[in-house]
Parts: sequence; C-alpha cells; structure tokens
Amino acid sequence: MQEITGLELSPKKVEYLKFLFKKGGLVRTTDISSQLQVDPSTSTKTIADLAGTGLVEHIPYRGVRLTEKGQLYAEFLVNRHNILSLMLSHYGLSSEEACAETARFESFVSKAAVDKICSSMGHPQTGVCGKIRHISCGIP
Amino acid sequence: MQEITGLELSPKKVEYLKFLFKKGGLVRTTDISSQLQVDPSTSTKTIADLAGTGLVEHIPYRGVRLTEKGQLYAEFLVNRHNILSLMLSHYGLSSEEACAETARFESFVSKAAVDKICSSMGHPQTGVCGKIRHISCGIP
DNA sequence: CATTAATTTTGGCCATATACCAATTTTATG
DNA sequence: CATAAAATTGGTATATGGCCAAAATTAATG
Repeated sequence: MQEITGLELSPKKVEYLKFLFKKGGLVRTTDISSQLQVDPSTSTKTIADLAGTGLVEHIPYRGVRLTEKGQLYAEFLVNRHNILSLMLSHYGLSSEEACAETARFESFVSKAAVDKICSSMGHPQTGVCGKIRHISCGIP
Repeated sequence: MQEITGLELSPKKVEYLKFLFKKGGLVRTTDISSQLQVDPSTSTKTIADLAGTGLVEHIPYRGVRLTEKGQLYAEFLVNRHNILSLMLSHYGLSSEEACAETARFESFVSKAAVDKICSSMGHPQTGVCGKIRHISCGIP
C-alpha cells in the first residue's frame, strides 16, 4: 500500500519543501522569499497553504519548520530530484543541465516511477545534485 | 540557434496538439472533447487559444486542423513523448506505465534535453508508444 | 423545404496556482 | 520607547482549465 503518490504538491510547493529540508530547523519567511525569488507576501501565503497540509508548522512572525511528516515527505522530494537528475545525466546532460531540467518536471513524476528507476539504477548513493538516501525504499 | 524550446505550450494544449496530429486532417470539436474528456465548450475555448498561436486553424462549426507550423511542432511533441516513454521503459516501467507517466510531465521537458536523450539512445526508430521520427534532429 | 435534432459556440461563472503591491501588524534594536 | 526591520493581510492580477445554460449554426428527416 502506497500512501505517497508523489503528486500531492504543486511545483512551487515542492520547491518550498526542498528548501526547508536543506535549510533545516526554523526558516524565516525572508530566507524563503529571497531563495525562491518571490515577494515575502507570496511566501507567507504559500506557507499558510503548506501548513494546511500538515507538512509544515508555521509560527507567525517567527518562521516555518517541517513537521515530522513534512520531513519524511521532503526527503522523498529531494531523493526524487536526485534520482531523476542522475538519470538524465546518463543521457549526456551535464550536472547543471540535469538539475535544471529535473527542477522543471519533477513534481509530475510519481513515487512509483521513481522507485522503479531507483531500483533499476541499483539504488545509487550519490547523484549529481547531492547524496541519495533510500529510506523510502526501505534502504537506510 | 534553437527556435523551439519545447516549453511553449501548457500540458492540456500539448494534449490537443498530439491528438490533432494523430487524428490528422480536419478534426471536430466533439472528437476532441470526448477524447480529452472535457466539455465541448472547454475544447472550443482551448482551440481558440491555440489558434492564436498559429499552430492550428479553426473553421467555426467545421473543425480544427494543424497549420504547417503546428504539424511540425506536433511532430516534435509526439517524438518527445515517445522518446521519454522509451527512456522510462528502460527503467522497469511497463509500456503503459511509461506512457502514462510521461504524459504527466512531458510538457516540462525541453527540446534541448530531449535531443540529448535521443542522441544518447542512438536515435531509436521505435518507442513503446509509437514510431519515432527524427526530422527535428535532422534525421529523416 | 420546413421543422426538428445535433453540434458548436458564447457568455457567465468558478477553482487553483502564483504573484505583486500597499497597508498594517509584530518584533527587534538603538 | 521610538523607530527600523520583518512578516502578514487584504486587494488585485494573470494563466490555466473547467462547467453550465443559452444562443447560433449545421445536419437530418419527414
């Protein structure tokens, strides 16, 4: 039984979660808005949306942090990115190209597909965009 | 110099163009709406949008057809689909899975990336979703 | 050929996702 | 505590995609 489809979040929300994961801990609205290049008011609103999903906890005027559920989900998101970009890098795309390309379409690739790709590649430990952990495949 | 980025059309519009390409000739609004499972009024409006791009010609109450430009573009779209789904099929996805998966993200994959993947695979002639032609790579 | 049926289009309206600006509120700082 | 900085709220905007009801057009049938 699969509880995560990988298609739960919109592209921008995926960016938010990946950033929160990489940053870690309590992250300020301004950090997010400058990183994602949007107005602070935009990030505030998106954060409110995300808080509604239970993936993040928002402490007004203080910051946002991933919940436990969000932590797990974000780990999947980062893994998906790393696996897909590693795959593309096997087809003549440079690391930078693979990373940028993946960023555009990753949010539309299912966990089921990513799991198969990951298995097929032999659960690699390192991608072109960062380390790959395989908790969601049951590999620590 | 590359005139097509592959990112010009929204996902739904890509579906329209691929369908028009596969159907060929003058296609009725009803054909489209039943194929894409949308209300006829929705397809009428999307067709109007597409007509604005010069990719299709709309003859009111008669049907829609690809322009010459649209024909070339749609051929790229179908090729992109076939190349990406073929790629996925190399990672343990069945033809059906690869096809369905690709359908979700293909509109966010650039022509530049597709060209590299295509070259890297040796310009295959057959995919899991259909024949692949390589006119846009300069291979007839 | 005239009426009816089917198809298509229009107009109105709605939802989601993103985004900005201006104004306000809260927190931080000197 | 006064002011600056950060964050939020409220308003508004665009793009995409969608539906329904009504009107227009074309097709079909007696």
